[in-house]
Amino acid sequence: MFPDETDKKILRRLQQNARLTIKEIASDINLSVTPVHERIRKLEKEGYIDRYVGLLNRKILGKALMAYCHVTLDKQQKESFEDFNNAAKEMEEVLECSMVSGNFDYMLKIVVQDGEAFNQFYQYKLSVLKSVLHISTYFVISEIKNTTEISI
Amino acid sequence: MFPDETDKKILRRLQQNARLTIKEIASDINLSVTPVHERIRKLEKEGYIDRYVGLLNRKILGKALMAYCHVTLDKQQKESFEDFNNAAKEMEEVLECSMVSGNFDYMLKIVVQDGEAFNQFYQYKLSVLKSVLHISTYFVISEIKNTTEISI
DNA sequence: GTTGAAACCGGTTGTCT
DNA sequence: AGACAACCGGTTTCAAC
Repeated sequence: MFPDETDKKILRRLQQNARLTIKEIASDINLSVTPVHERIRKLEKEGYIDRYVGLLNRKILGKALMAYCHVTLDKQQKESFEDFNNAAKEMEEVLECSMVSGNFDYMLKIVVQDGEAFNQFYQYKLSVLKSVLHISTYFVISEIKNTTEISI
Repeated sequence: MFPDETDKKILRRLQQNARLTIKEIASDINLSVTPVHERIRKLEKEGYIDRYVGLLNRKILGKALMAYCHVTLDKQQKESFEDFNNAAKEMEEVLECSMVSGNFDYMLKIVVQDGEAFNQFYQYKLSVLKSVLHISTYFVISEIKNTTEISI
């Protein structure tokens, strides 16, 4: 089966730290560089590794406010969904947008500079979308955990 | 001011793709490798770049179910918060955990294999925490957008 | 901030087991 | 599939401008 346990060990390390050298990973898992190199290439090619990114410190870069928004659309129809999906993808303030089950339609994660910036986003970008009926906002007071690591 | 516009250009590229070579970034922004190298070192040292990670494709790795949970604690006291924070940090299923303002206390993002795995997590790990009074769950039906890029 | 050079090291490939 | 060795290219540091 692919990926096997060795592949998983490699994936676990790369999702913690994308700057590990093949050498380091190889010695970690008691292999030489060649098979580790081949496995990583294959894992990338097959799409197990999506991409490598740098994670920035949003707070010292002046993006101190994070919030979650629940969005309800005016009607549950294909056109409304498509409109909203396209709009969400385009908005730089929206880091995550998911359609969810329950008593509202979308869960959004928003990152902006401060309350004033949120207000601008809310009033002039989000609430003006014609497919949007209702929005509830939950401001993040304290970020306890934020990881991209999935357990494999 | 630090970071200046050149630093920001570098940060924008690195948060899109951590595997860009210094050469590529340098030619992108019309600089030679030396200053770009120095700037990246400084940005890392000063904490503007938190870390570099590989992002995995959770779906083909068998982690198909994502959900958001609203958690309300039994009482808004320091001890309950600390208990819950520590527990959340330890749970591999919890990718994000934030204390929020509003009519519940925490917003959690959960990633697991499937409904059965969620049930196990919910029944035996989350709901059993003694500080937890109430949980509402919203299953992700469709992931429209999920990025780690902040706009700078 | 630029250029150029040099040392070093990791990535990459081919060959052998 | 993994080990070994050789080559290539990027990183890192330095000097001089």
